[in-house]
Amino acid sequence: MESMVEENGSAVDPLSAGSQSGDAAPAIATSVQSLNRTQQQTHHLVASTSIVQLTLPTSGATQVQSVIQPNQQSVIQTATNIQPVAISKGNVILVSKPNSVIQTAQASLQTLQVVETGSDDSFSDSEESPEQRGGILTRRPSYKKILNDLGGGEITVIPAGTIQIATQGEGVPGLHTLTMSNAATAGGAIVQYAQGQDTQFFVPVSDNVPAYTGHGVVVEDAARKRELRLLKNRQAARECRRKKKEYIKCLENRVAILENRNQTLIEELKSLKQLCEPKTD
DNA sequence: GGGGACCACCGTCATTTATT
DNA sequence: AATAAATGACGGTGGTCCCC
Repeated sequence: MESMVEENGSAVDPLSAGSQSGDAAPAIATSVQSLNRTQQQTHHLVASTSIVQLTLPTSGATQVQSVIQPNQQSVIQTATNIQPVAISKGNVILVSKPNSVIQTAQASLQTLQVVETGSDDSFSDSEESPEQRGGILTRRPSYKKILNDLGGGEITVIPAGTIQIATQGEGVPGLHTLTMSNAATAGGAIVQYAQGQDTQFFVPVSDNVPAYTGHGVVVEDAARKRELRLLKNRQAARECRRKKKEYIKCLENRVAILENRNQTLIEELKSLKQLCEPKTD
């Protein structure tokens, strides 16, 4: 089981999501590598990122705690950093992770409440079995939709020519800082982005400012539009990959928790069987 | 050191989905 | 319906590891 939650692990998905076309497309919870390489479709794998409430079996509290031990990084880690996790006696998990697919409405703070019940409705979320969907294969909702469903998917659009500075206090992990310079850059501005690897990118001028240069205006305009489209798509692809990786980690996390819970139940069943066995001596 | 296998990441295109 | 955004698919590149 540990291999399942290892960073970049190549665990087989026990959730066994079906593929859309019925061919040999692998399930989604394989490694990111296989995600990049295979023809897999994530259709029909309805997002389960609405896990904001973890329900533990009564006897499994200590076991499940082990699932979120800091040394099992991938269980609680995201693509960018290890999330600080505080577990109090009151079974509240606080996860600081901005821009998270599994983020809640409270900006950068996730609160996962662990409720001790014996219910088998644990981890109930938007995921339905194919039977529940009447066997109809549906495309998995977009990550944006997942975010919106969680109430944390607010996307800020910065109008052209303005600079937005986000201040959330000093030292807030994951705080994004944008610095824009318009000076002497033909047709656009350089934007510095303070988080992640892509620290700098080029932003062309707005579309409603035509690049009149005399000859070939139409051609240039078309080329410029194409450049803008490519730029936007490049950034969208980056963001999409980031979200996807986070989504995969979320699923892996869920698998780990379910595996652990399964083990707990097995142990519990064993002990109950022993209790029920007639004594032989 | 050279070469192959594997992995991670990227950019682009095509298509799907969401928004206006 | 038109447009924008999101995402799957594909091919390319660079890094690392291992074998010869």
